[in-house]
Amino acid sequence: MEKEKFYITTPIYYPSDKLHIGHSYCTVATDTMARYKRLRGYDVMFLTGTDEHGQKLERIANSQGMEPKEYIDKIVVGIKDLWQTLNISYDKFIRTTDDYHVKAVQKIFKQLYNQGDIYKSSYEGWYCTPCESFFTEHQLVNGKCPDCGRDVELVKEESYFFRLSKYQDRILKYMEENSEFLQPNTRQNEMINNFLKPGLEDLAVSRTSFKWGVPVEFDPGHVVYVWIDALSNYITALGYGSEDDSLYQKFWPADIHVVGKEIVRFHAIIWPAMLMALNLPLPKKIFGHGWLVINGGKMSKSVGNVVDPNVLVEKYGVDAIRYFLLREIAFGQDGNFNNEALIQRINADLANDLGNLVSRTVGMIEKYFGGTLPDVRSKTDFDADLEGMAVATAEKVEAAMEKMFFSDALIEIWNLIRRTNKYIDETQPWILCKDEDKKGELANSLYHVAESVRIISILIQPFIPNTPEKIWKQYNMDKKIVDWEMSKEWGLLPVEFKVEKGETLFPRIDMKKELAELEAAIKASQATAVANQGKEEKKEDKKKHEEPEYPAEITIDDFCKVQLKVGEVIASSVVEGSKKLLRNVIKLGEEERVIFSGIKEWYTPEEMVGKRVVVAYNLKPRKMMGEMSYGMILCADDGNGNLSLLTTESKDFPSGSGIS
RNA sequence: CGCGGAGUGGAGCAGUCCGGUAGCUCGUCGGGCUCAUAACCCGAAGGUCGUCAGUUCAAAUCUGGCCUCCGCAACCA
Repeated sequence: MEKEKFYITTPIYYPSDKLHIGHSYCTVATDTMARYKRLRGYDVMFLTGTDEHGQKLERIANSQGMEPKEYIDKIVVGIKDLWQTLNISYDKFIRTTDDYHVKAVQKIFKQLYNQGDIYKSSYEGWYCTPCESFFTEHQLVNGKCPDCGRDVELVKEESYFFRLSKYQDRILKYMEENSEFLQPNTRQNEMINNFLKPGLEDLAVSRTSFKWGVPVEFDPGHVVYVWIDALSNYITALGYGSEDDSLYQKFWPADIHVVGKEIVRFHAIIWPAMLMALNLPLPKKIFGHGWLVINGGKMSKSVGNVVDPNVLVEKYGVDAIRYFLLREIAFGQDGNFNNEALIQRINADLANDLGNLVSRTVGMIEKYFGGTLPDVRSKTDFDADLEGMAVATAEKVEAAMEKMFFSDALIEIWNLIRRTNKYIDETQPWILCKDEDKKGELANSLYHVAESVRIISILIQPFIPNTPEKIWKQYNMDKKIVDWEMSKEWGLLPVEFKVEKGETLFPRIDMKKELAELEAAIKASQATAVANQGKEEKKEDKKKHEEPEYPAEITIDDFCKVQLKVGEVIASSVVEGSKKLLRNVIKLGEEERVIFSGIKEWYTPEEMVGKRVVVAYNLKPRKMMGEMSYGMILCADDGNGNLSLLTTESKDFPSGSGIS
């Protein structure tokens, strides 16, 4: 019997810069689905790639004195490396600069033109000459260029237009009749209410203002603008419009396009319209996922909170990162990304629950039976419950996966993991082992745990693909008993099997230590971001390979170069004309110094007096508000600009005391 | 009234479509256990489900008003 096919895609990413954790999130989720479907026996095609045209790339490359392709090639190498690091099992990687894609796009464009779905016209827009960019009235900020703030002028640009309006009724009807087409459902309402019902405008699909794109064959001044170029990747990657379109015949229509919520509109409206015009079937489902937000705010380069997945993987391992992304955030909604939650998940779920379960089980089998269970078994009262739950988990996982609820799927698996830990407590092997008559129960208990671990190891494969292998190795499990379907059957582990202690699956992480390191790293990258603002682009590429994310480690000697002392505030006053500063007189032993500090917002001068604060003693004096400041008062900084003084707890320590 | 998302025990979330005992993880407190990665297991405390009104025998869930927070220029999934 021929295998059923499954075609799933990520968006093609824009390689203007390194990809961050948000792209990784989307791709990991898609990968998990692809892996899951493969395990379920589907013939899977998993496509990802890069969208490599457009003015922006042209400009970035030029600013670095490179040809666009030359610049992009380097970025793409980094992207492919990242996918390898994250264990992304894509079957095909399309670049819109690939030959076959360019040809197919030209063909599509021409066909649409010939049949009248594309026509030539012109549009008016506001043009910013220095930026060489068009903006709509709406995009302008106070009537000025949103990029540079300069004046703009009204100009006409010749362009080809796609008759999007022609298809709006059909799309609307399609969406209303196929409530599963766009997920989650709220997005569907958004599309209908915001775009389809008010009416669609025809879409400009070519540009004359830049050259870096697919040329319109029959009109040399024009290049194909993003829509037709980028969206059609989903079919050109399969060979649509080429001599060999067998993959297209086999895999189209796509089963799922996974996209970010910001590009849902393109995929749910423009793409279907294009397909309708080409008389091709529509994708079965579009899933618009949410964003990763950092501590409640958007990830942003200027804030310096862009999270680099490479750093995280290096620190904690791929599976830990994959697990966190899939478990912590309900797919489809925005979710919070922060270091504390990440470490929390790693420790609680991976190290304590799963890792420890695997290791304690192996440990006991080795300790009590030298690594192999004897062929004597007697049942316990707790067996049936565990067995029942274990073989029922796969179905629950399957139900969640059908809805792309990765988080729910993992919850189900972890319920089984916890149940298994509980079973150990219930059967108490460490007591059974003391009684020779209970050997049968003991062996039975450990077999149950191991068998449950086998089932767990099968179910976690799509999510954290490296870990199952490690478990199988420790339990010497044959590949023949770890098929997906085998997770629904109890007792497949051979009566006598051998275990061998292996590496610790997920080492526990020291939260405090780790957070401190990460904070430091973030600070460093913020500093870099600020320092580089304006002219950072050139350096970016070199830096990538030098891993500048963490400050160099320092020795204790380096640390001692900073002399810290306890100082007592003996006087404090506001500084005329300054928003932030307080002028403090600090007593440091025999010495008194004037030190300015930007804490007016949080402390009054009255509050300051009498406090014993931490002073950076040997800091180079600096002029502030017309007077020299000799040192710095240390404060805690929550990252949102709030400050809190560091003070000594004990009043017995005299001012001038050293700090180490 | 630009668009959209969110407001549920200390934290993060689920539940809201299809009204009917408010659930999970972490944290806290108490207990158990000792095979294990200071782990695991059990128990407890803690919530007027943003707010006001309405529908209903019954509302976190449905309807309407209001309040607060977050996204919607650049990086950008």
